Formats: sequence, structure tokens, C-alpha cells
Amino acid sequence: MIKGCATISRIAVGDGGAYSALHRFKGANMSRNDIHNSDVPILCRSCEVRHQGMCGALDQHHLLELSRYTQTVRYEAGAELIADDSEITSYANVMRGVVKLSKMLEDGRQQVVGLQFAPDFLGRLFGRQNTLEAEAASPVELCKIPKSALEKLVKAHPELEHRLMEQTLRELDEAREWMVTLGRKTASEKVATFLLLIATHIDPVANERQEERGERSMKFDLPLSRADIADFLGLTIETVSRQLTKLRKDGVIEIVNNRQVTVPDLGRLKVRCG
Amino acid sequence: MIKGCATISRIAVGDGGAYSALHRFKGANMSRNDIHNSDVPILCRSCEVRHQGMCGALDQHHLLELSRYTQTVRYEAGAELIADDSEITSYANVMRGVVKLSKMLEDGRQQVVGLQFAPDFLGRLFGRQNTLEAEAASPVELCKIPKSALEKLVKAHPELEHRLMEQTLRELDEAREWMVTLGRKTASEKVATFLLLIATHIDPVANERQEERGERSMKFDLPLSRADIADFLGLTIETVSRQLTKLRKDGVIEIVNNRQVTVPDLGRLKVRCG
DNA sequence: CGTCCGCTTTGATTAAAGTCAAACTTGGAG
DNA sequence: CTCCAAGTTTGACTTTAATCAAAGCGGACG
Repeated sequence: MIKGCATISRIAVGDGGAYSALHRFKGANMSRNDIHNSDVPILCRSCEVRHQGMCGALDQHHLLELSRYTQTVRYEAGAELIADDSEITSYANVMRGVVKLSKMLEDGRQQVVGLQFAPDFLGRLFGRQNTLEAEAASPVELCKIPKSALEKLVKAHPELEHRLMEQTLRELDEAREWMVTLGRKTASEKVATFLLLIATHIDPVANERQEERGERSMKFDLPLSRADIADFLGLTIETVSRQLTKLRKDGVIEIVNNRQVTVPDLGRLKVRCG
Repeated sequence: MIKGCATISRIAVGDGGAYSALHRFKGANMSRNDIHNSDVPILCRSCEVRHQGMCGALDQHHLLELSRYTQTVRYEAGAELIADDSEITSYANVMRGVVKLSKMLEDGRQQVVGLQFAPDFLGRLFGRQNTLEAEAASPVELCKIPKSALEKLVKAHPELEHRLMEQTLRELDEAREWMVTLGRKTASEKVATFLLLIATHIDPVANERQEERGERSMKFDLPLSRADIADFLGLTIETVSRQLTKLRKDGVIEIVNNRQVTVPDLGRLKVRCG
């Protein structure tokens, strides 16, 4: 939880000197009472993912209770958020950015086992040790909460556990969906499936709006390097690169600057997913 | 939920004519009251997995409430327990046997995305449609409960949801572990990993006893055909067969009758798992 | 007791992805 | 503005697993 924790903005904080989320607004000299008297904590009020994430289970009063323990932390791309085999001390919600979950074999072979976008929950609830590594794939903003605090809240508010259950079930669905990709798809289909995954997850809001308008084109930045994509798809860097080139030459995608991708027709991309 | 539902024993029931678990003991002419007066429902009393499964969350009273809705059903190997895309009408606990969860691509390519052993929970909690197929890999005994009944119970007893959460989290851990196998291991390592998985899951009780005694050998029946193993590992039947032959020739395993496997030294098998 | 069917094994060949190596962007530091 | 390092692409070749084909085995059944 140390490497790469950036000091990017006013609310950016390191592990050593974190501010409570409550202290963000108008500086730390604001009295606790002023904030507690408002209906919804300041930070939560501006939280774009509040209603979809686990916090959506909480009313004003409980949100306030929660916010007493949370802190917002920013990390730059590449920062290690959770170390494999480390003791679990806190959980978090992804507020912004993409988090890469990965596992390694003893000889160094790596597999990315999940990508988390806002408002996903981060951490193995009720666990003692982390069994995977979490890394910021892009600049990331987390809303962190100590393990014991969240577990107490969960015990006190079944509705909160229910929300987390729904999220966990969705993650399990996604993991199983990805197992099909890993086990049964060709390299070409894997790369197409990855692009579609990013296209549909990177900006859910803009994405939905686009869907409504019937637009089938899409433009986004890849949050992962070729090496990370390879580790996600169970391929090598070279194979990923070759398949991307093929998709480009076939007109399914356009690539600018290695990271920016345009998909002129999502339907055509879907066909390539197998 | 129709094909292959067998009538094997006294308690075996089809979908059309199910008995309540409460009516099992001493026949159906026994009055309801007699049974309700006992501390723990008859069926649950003999349930070997009660304490580990979700029912462990319930006290006598709630167990009784639960048992009012449950029914034990047996299926023969190969029976379809859940059809993909079907509406969810009931959940179940695996009491005995192995259940295979799989997904298919449009062109017929199949991937087994999980194996469930007693006392695993079966079904997508809070879902509307099934997103995978469940099939009895061996003769299976399920303790079924209607969707609405379980969901009401879950709502009323947070401790029950907590148990199910723990199970779901374990399943997610297992799915991610398997993603590493699918994405990054060689055919040979995949087969070894599969054998180890079966060895450690097929009979948890005997297995633990063995562990305690320091015994490193193990004997079991494969619950899956070569075709199913291939679909689990993302390989072809031929490759699975060749790798099994190699493990046999190397003295890591012994094979009798295609299904019976002996592992003389689990340590040696573990080394082969990568 | 033999035959048939489905499953499994084995063998020969092909296709797909990996490996090794080199060249090429690109974006940042000096 | 140029150079450098890291990341990416491309090419030649190798390895792995898939495919195609045929033979073996084992249990069910007449």
C-alpha cells in the first residue's frame, strides 16, 4: 500500500497522512459538528457512484456513520494498492480509474483475474490475507475504510451486506464469463472480447447515453499496456500486438498512439468476439 | 429440471410428485405436529453437511421453518439440473455427488466454469435467469427450496445471507484461482491441477483424516469423463488423454478402469501443477 | 460367450501461438 | 531539439496443442 501513492491534488493523501473524508470541504479547520449537522456527508454528496455502489444501501444517517471512517486516496497508474499475501487491513470503493487484480505462479507467470471500475468494491470481505495483487491500471481514486469499521457496519446493517452480496455475485458472473474467454476462445477472439469489455465498462454513463442514441461507434483509452492485456488474456505481448494489428487492418478498430482506440461499429467488434 | 431425475430410493422424488422433507420419516401418514414437536427436522438431523453449509446459520427453530419448504431430490449422472437461460424457480444445496457448471458459445464450444461438491449452494441468488447450465456429473442428491421461500428466509435472517456470502466469496476465490490455470498453465500442468482439485474435494472428510495421519497417498474416482475434463481445462479430449498417460508413465498416478485414480504421493502431484 | 457401441488411447500431420531477435515509435529528460 | 528508454510492432522460426484418423478397451446386452 505504499509504492506510488501520489500527491496529485488537494484531496490526495498518502498512507501516512490521510485526512478523513469529512475534513475535505473548506479545509480541516471546519468543526466536526457543522458537517455532522448536514444531511449527507460532503464527500458522499459529490460521490458520483454513491447510488450504484454499496453506499446506496445507506440512508443519510448511516452514510454519516460510514463517512466517519472513510478517506479518499489517489494513486498514480502503476501503484500497488494491495500486495499479495499481505494482511487485510482495509477495504475500498473504486471512485475513479481502473484497478487490475492479478495472481502469479511461483515461476513468475502472471494472470490478471479481474478489472475493477467505479463503483466496484475492492478487497476480500471477511478474509485475513489477500490472495491476489491489486494495482492501479490508470490513475485511481479510492474511498478507503478500515477492515474492522466496515465489518462492524456490515454486521449492524444487513442491507449493506446485501449490496455487497449483489456485487460479489456480479463479480462471480463476470469471472465465469471470462473463464469461457480464457479456455475456449482464439487469440483473435480474446483480443476482440477484451476491447468490447473496455468499451462497455470504461465510462458507463457515456456508454449508456450512446446506446440510447443508437450510436454504434465508441472511442476510449486502453487502461492497460500490451503486457497487461496479454496477462489478462493468457497470451504473449507479441500475439496481442499482432491481433490488434489484424483488427486494425480489417477496419474493426482504429489505433492512435497505442492507447487511444476508436471502434467505428460496435456490432462489427461483437461479431469478432466468438 | 426434468431429464434424468431418477427414482432410486424411498426418498427419491421427481419434479412432479415431490414430498416435503418433513414427510419422509415413517411415511406420509405421520401427522405434521409430531414432527414439528421434535427439535430438529428429521431430514436435517441426518444431513451430513448441515453444519458447514448455509443451514449451519440456523438454529432449531429456523431450521424447522426452512425444512417446511425443502425437498430432497436425487438425480442420476448426466441429468440436467439447471438449463441455461431458463427462469430461476428454485435453489438447492448439494448433499451428495458432483455438479458441473458450464457455459457454451454460440458455435457449441463449451467451458466448464465450476464444480460443486457437498455442501455447496446451487443457483444464482437474486437472479431472474440462469446464465449457465448445471449438470449432475455423478449421482447427485440435492436439497431443493423454492426461490421465493429462500429469498424470504434470507431477508428475515441476515445470518443466512452472511453464510451464503461466505460461500459466494469462496466460489469467487476458486474461480480466480482457476483463471490462472486456464490462462497460464501448460496442458500437463492443467491436468495435474485438475487431479489435485478432485483429490482434495471429492471426499473432504476422508481427506482431512488422511492429512492428519500424514498420509500422502490418495485414491478416488474421477467424476468427469475425458470430454468434461477437457471442457474444464480448455483442452481437447486427446490432449487430456495424452497428459494422463504421461503422468501414469512417470509414476505420478495409477489409472484403473479409466475412472479410478490412485495418487501414491500427493506431493509429487503438486510439483506437477506449476 | 461374442458382438456392438461409446469412450479412450495412440499416431501422424497441421495450425496456432510462443519464442527469439531486431527494428520502430513515442514521449519524456536533459 | 535531440537522444534515450520503454513500450510496441514486425519477422523468422520453434513449440505446443489441435485436428484428423484409426485402433483399443470395456461394459451392456442379446
